[in-house]
Amino acid sequence: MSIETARGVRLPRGQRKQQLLAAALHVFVKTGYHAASMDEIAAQAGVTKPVLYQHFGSKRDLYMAVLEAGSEDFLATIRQALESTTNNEGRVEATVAAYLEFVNREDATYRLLFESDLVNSPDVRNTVRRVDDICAAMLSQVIAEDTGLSPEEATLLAYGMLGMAMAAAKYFLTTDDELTTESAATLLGALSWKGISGFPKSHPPKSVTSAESEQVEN
Amino acid sequence: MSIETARGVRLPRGQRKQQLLAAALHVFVKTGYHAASMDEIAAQAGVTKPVLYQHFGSKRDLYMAVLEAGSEDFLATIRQALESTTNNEGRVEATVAAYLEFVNREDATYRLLFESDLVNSPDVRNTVRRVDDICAAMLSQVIAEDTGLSPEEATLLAYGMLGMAMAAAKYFLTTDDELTTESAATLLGALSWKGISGFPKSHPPKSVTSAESEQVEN
DNA sequence: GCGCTAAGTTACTCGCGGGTAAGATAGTCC
DNA sequence: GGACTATCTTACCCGCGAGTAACTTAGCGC
Repeated sequence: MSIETARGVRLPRGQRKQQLLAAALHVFVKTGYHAASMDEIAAQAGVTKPVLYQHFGSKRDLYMAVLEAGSEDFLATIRQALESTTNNEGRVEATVAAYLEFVNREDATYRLLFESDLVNSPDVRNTVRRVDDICAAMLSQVIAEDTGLSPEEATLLAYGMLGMAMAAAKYFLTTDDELTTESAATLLGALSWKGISGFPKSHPPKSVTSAESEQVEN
Repeated sequence: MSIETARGVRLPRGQRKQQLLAAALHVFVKTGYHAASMDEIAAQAGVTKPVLYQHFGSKRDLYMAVLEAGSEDFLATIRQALESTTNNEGRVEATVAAYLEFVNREDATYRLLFESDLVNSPDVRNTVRRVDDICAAMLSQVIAEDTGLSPEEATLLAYGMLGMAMAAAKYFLTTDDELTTESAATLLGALSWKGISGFPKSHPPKSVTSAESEQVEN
């Protein structure tokens, strides 16, 4: 979806709406909800403010629409990861990789879910919470299978693991050491699966770094 | 620090400042930065707006002061956890427990660090980031010791683990199943240390839970 | 008690930005 | 090519809340 149209070009309703959503995503992600103005979003789409109001009732409505779309996007990514294999260890690693990938996406949609500055709105909280709940439910299934823990316990661990993936992904984004995405995913997958004690304390300080292709374990 | 003084009572400068900080913390935590008004904060302290401006140059300054104080608070909690033992496995569990404790605190200061709606301000980002960095640096030390991983790798895992602790703590706060704080900390500590595969798949659905024995599912 | 200063109040200004009324024009159908 | 409608623009309103100027009073020193 292109984000700007040449000034003066008219679009059919449905198409314009999609484009406005894209423009809104761009601006909300860049500035956050509060710093973003409706004028700016409209301008980003090459259009003026009232057009926005012909498609969305209010700034909040617009934000919610963008957020909702982002949520579906994200859920699809995670679902895909979990379904990518029937091996539970593989599922865990794939989920971690999915977070890294999602957070790395050009459009930075992740900011809506993980860094929204509208967390205090019940609507937003609920939506984000719902996404978390769905992911946690899927993952806790996997965990329960492998650990034999009770549902409550498995759920807690699931939330924890998702938080781990998110935090690591965000960190990974802001840093620029020589770790590749793949090795990071492998590493975090291993942490989840085998824990800290699962890493053999054997290498010299500079160990498995990814500059050249080496495998992470042993 | 009491949050409100009887109307009409005058306080010496330093004392008033501390009280204003407490009032601001209360309001910012309750509503977030944007929804909070200077009037409301002043009222919370039993005082009027200009008084606020005699102590803090702007709303942002006030917020930063509150955030800074919260950061120190949090760092102290984590430091204490890491110093509570010389055993690395114990350190990890203590850190997790510290998160749970901090997030459970009555004053909800954690919201400033983990749910700020001012993340888009560079000042705030830097402060929060700095806190994360310090924690991660401390923890990565522990991890590197035990795993022999490179500093970069250990740091990534440290961020991941802190994210895990944070997410789990937040989840724990919003849910009300019969898991106790202690068992949650143990569980998450075990996850970190031994990973998912470290849990013996042996119990019936109801395993380590701490409350009295009742059947959870029909 | 007198007056000086620090502490606090009342009562404003003012810009920003969400939201809207009313008018303009592109495109289409006949 | 005339008229009808959906699309888009110009030009406004108006409330909210950050920030401030000017005034008041408590309380201490003497």
